[in-house]
Order: sequence, then structure tokens, then C-alpha cells
Amino acid sequence: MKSTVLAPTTLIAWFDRTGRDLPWRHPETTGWGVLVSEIMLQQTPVVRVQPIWQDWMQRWPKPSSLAEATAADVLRAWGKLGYPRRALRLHAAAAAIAKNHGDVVPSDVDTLLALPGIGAYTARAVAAFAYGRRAPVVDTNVRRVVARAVHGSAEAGPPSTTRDLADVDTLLPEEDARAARYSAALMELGALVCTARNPTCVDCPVRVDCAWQQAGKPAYAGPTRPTQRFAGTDRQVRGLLLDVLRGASGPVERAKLDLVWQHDGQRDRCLDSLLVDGLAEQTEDGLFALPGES
DNA sequence: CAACCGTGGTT
DNA sequence: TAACCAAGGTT
Repeated sequence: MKSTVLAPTTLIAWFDRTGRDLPWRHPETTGWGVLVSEIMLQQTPVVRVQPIWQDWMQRWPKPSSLAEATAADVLRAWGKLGYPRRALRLHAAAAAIAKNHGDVVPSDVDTLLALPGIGAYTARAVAAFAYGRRAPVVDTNVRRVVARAVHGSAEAGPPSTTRDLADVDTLLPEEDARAARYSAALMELGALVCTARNPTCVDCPVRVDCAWQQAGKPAYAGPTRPTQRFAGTDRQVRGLLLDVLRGASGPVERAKLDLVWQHDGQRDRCLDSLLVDGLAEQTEDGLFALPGES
């Protein structure tokens, strides 16, 4: 007897009723719009992404439009969304799509996986949400929902792409469009109800069948990952340096960058890593700038 | 697989 | 207030 928890009919009905009206979910949004949203949403909250996404769609409505922009313009438009390498990879993906895919975002998972910045999650999210394909879409929300509702555990264990995909695949309905809708519903449930902290189980549409609920909502017993520091790390220093370059109208002197961090060794190392990553450039006369603006 | 890669709001 | 959290990907 197959478990009825996370039943498609229940979840999709809940999603129809409760799902957020996000612009990249509108029917007229292209595959390109969906892809841009998915990249921006990697590790970044919806509220911060939405205005930037609107701006990008107006400015760069097709992959080829973005491909024609300079990296400097792309990084400035990315603003403070964080992890600016995502912007660079999206820029590169746009160029590849324009050149090799007729300026249309691919719908095939393996083709998407071959593009820079697109991994197991994003490839399937685009296939499902932009093209209505049946594909297991596994993000942190889905992992948490499945851990609780199916396995009765408060948190998902350590991620394993292969296992997680197979796990979610068994839950997906057969028909493509329905499976895609179901995937969106699963993510939305994790984002709105089955949240990491203080899940609102009273609002949950699958509460009666939830294994975690039935077990009395036991606390997580498995291994915990050490929390990532930020203050004092290279990540912070790189962010400070890049913020100076973004805020400048053109190339700046090294002295200007020296002001943001007092430890010379770390600062120099970070500036060098930005150059290596293609997030910054040094001009012929020794100034520093965003790539492509000199 | 673990470490690394930004940023800002919430608890 | 330090820790946690937010639609991950790459090395």
C-alpha cells in the first residue's frame, strides 16, 4: 500500500489556493525569465530578488541582450544580491544560449546541466517550471518537507544528489504538467508552512498524514553541520572590495581599495582572487575596475 | 565530500 | 547578539 502523504491532488489544490503570485510564475514568462529567477534565487530570499529580476527582464529580455552587455554592467545590475560569481556565470550561460541554442533556453535537463552556473537543482527547476517537464526538483525546501512528511525527521540529513533525486522522483505524478505543478507546490509548502524554524503545522494541508507530526514532532537527532562564519573571512573582504568597484564610475586606485580592510596580506590575497575569478580587472596603468569597463 | 563563495533580515 | 536562515554551484 503506497503512502498517501504528500498526495499530488492535495498539494496541488493547496498550491492553487495559497501559492504566491510571483512574477516569474506568470504564464507569459519565458524560459529565460525563469532561468534568471532561479539563478538569482540561489541562496537569496525572494523579497530581495524580485525588484532586481524586474529590472533585468526589462533591460535584458533575451539571452542575447545580456550576452551583449559588459561584465561590469552585469555586476552593477546584480547589485548586492550576493555571490556575484552567479552573475558572471549567468552572463556566460546567456552567451552560450545565444550562440548554441538559438537564443532559447534549453528545456532538456542534460543540456541545461552543461551550462555554467546551472546544477542539479536549477536544471530541473527550469525544465519543470518553464517547460512543464516531469523532473524531480530538489532544493532545501523540498528536502526538508520530504524529511518530515515522509521520513518523520525534523531536518533533512546530509545532502546526496543521487539519493535525493531518486527519493523525490517516487513522489512525482506521472503526467508532465502535473508533476511540474506538484514540484512547485512542494517547494512552496517548504517556503510558507513547513519552514526551517517554527513551521506552522496548523496550516499544513498534509498534516494528518505527516510522519513527523504522527511521531510527535521529535527534535532532530542526526549530524549537524558547523555554521559558516562570515565576519573576518575572505568572503567579507571580497565583498567589501567589490562594493568599492561597483560604486565607482570607473577604474580606482589601489589606495582606495586599501581603505576597506586593514590587514594587508588578506586584502591583497582577496583582490588577487577577484582578478582570478574575473570579478575585477587591472588596467594598464595599474588601476582596478570591474571587468570590461576599462 | 567538505570547504568555499555575499548579503541582510530574523530570532 | 551570535547564530541561523534564504529556490545552490563549483572545486
